Amino acid sequence: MGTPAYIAGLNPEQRRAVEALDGPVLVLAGAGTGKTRVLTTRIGHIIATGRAKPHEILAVTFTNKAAREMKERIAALVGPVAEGMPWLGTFHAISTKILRRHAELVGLKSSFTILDTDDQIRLMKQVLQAENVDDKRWPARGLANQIDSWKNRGLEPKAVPAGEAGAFANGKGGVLYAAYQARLKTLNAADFGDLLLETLRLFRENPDVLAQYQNRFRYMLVDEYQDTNVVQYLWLRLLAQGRHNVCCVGDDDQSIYGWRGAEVDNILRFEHDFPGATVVRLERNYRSTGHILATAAHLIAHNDDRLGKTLFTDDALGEKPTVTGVWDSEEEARLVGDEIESLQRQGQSLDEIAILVRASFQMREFEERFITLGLPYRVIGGPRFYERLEVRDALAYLRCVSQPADDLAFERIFNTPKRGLGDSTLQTIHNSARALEVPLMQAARQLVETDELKPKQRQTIRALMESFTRWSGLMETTPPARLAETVLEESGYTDMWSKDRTAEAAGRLENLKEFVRSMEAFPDLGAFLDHVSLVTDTSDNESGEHVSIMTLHGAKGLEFETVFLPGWEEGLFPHQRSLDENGRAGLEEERRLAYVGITRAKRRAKLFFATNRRIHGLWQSTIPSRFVDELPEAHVEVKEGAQAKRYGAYGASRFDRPDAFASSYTTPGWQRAQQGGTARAKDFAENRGPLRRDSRLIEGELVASSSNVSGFTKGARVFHQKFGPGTIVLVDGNKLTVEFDKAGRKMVLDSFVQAA
DNA sequence: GGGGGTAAGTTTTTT
DNA sequence: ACTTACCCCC
Repeated sequence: MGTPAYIAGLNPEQRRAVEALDGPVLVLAGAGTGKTRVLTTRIGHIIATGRAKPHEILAVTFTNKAAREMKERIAALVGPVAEGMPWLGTFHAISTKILRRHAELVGLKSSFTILDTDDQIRLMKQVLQAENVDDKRWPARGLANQIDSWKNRGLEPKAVPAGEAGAFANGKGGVLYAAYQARLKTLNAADFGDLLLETLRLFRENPDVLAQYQNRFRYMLVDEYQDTNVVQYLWLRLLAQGRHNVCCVGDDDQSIYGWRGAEVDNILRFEHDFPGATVVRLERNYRSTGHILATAAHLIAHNDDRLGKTLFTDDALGEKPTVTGVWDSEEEARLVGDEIESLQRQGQSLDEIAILVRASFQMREFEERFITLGLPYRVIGGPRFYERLEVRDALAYLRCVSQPADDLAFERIFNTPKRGLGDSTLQTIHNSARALEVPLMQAARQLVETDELKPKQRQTIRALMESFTRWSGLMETTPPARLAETVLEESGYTDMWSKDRTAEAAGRLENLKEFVRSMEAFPDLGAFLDHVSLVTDTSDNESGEHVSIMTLHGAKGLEFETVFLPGWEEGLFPHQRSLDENGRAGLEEERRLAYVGITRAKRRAKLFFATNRRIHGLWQSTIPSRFVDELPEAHVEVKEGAQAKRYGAYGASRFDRPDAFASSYTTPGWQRAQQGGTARAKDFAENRGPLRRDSRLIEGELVASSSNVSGFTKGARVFHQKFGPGTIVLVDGNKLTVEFDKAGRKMVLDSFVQAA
């Protein structure tokens, strides 16, 4: 028996990652090194060698899209056996499956509802009201976020550190968290965080259940391990204590979800957490040409907290990434549009072109420009289908039908469409429900038998309740799509939009039709509702070549021939908030985001920064991102937009000067490198790891030359065209921080101001 | 219950 | 600048 064909095509490292089946394995897979291939081949290998049956393999991904893709690729590899992989899915989907089987052990019924963010906040508002907390001063959203982050960290109410629990609403944070959890249980509901946290609790409190899953999962695989949070880690570790065959694949340099609880530490600590782990590094890049790879590698080398990989390629050097300074975001969009048209003329497919932005507000300008040009584009990851108002209303109706205890859903639709029921009626039902300790709908049924409600309302509610009884009765016999149609028709919901003459109404009706259509594939209502809660991706398999516009976050895992990276300006990228809230860690995450952006490009990466950008409606003068300074001169080509040239005096001009790239020890970039060094030494002193200073000795960067060092000094009075008079509070090379008399503190290039 | 006025909050996003 | 949520009054 020779080497199976699926292995023969792998490089030695990939092969090692596939064949190291026993014990824990960490695969550090750099961008474009064949990560998914390794994962799928490994699963195929496990199945092909008979090490485990498909249903004995646990494979976890972060997105449904990744799960689907993996399923397809495994099927291509080992054939339809792979369809029997019931445990390939997202953390949340797998947890839901487990939780439904053992719901009663955590105080839920197996039919529990999954609440989304919106439901969470509405529920939280009720909790705050019940606990007499002023939700003006202590917004529900804030506490909901806080609870989310506690859940991400695996903390049940009783485990939250007192200091943190006390920080909200004068010390009531912990009480409110507990009250919120209690409300979830009475509603027979779980929020996203619960899906994981309650599964963890299930495992911890029921060793027999845990053992059952530990035995079942002979092999475990985790994709994007750098994005796991604490609960996910704990969840995984419990399961892995069974057979120890856990393989995690990830790239610390692509960890960009710290803001929602991901712990880069999980991947940095893997060898410690899973003793005896085999570590495989995949460093051979198959995606990008040389200059692009060198640029990305050079940039990411500025980060301290990384395991350190050196990507290499045998590919040609190819085109250098370009950096273009433009006057404002309008020119940026125009230039990008022009370049795309020119690429198109050269025969490049629009499908191979993407614009990756830091924040979604940047998208609009490109959309407008592309509409003008008649250039087909698609915004990826816009507002989600299931988050639309009309779809959420329709869902609420179905939730009431399938789950009569779903108070949140009932409140949403009880007067939609308008049927003459208001706050006072709802209040009466609420009071009654609380007194009887039953769900709202049940209370309503009992209320209509009394005189507590005014006759008109009583009649309306009676009719509504009779409808729900009828609809629920249909559940057994009617396919979900047909049932939904009936409910939306008979409730008058469809009618409401037909009568509506506003511009959106037609689209909403269209969405409702699409909604009903999407139900056709589901055997029963419950299955559909689960799907909706857990799956948020929009069907983007529409035809027609198009440019993709998306956020950098949305681009992870994708690749394009040409990638446009606009908006490389301080404050936007790195984002100010990231710096303010998370300091150096925040900066490093932003830098990883930049790295992700550049490494999406196969042949062309085109960066832009504008001198002026409108943010929240106000024009702000901006300075180039420090990440621009951190690019390697030898691998990058600097260009300039026409308008920026014309307005050269206004600032984007530092690249005009012949010596603009002369290295200098007084440049901002160099100074920052020095500061980085200091931070390193401190880490070393605290024994936080090996000193890797040498990797940080970074030369030949795109920093401004010494001739650009400002002639201004701290304390000097200056005048700015836009912001008026002000006083310099900080000088950093040619960048000045000025406290303007009227406009407040801003950072500007020295060429923008004159001595006053 | 609906309409109009005001105030606040606007990074990234999955599940 | 713009949206969205909430409040108050009709």
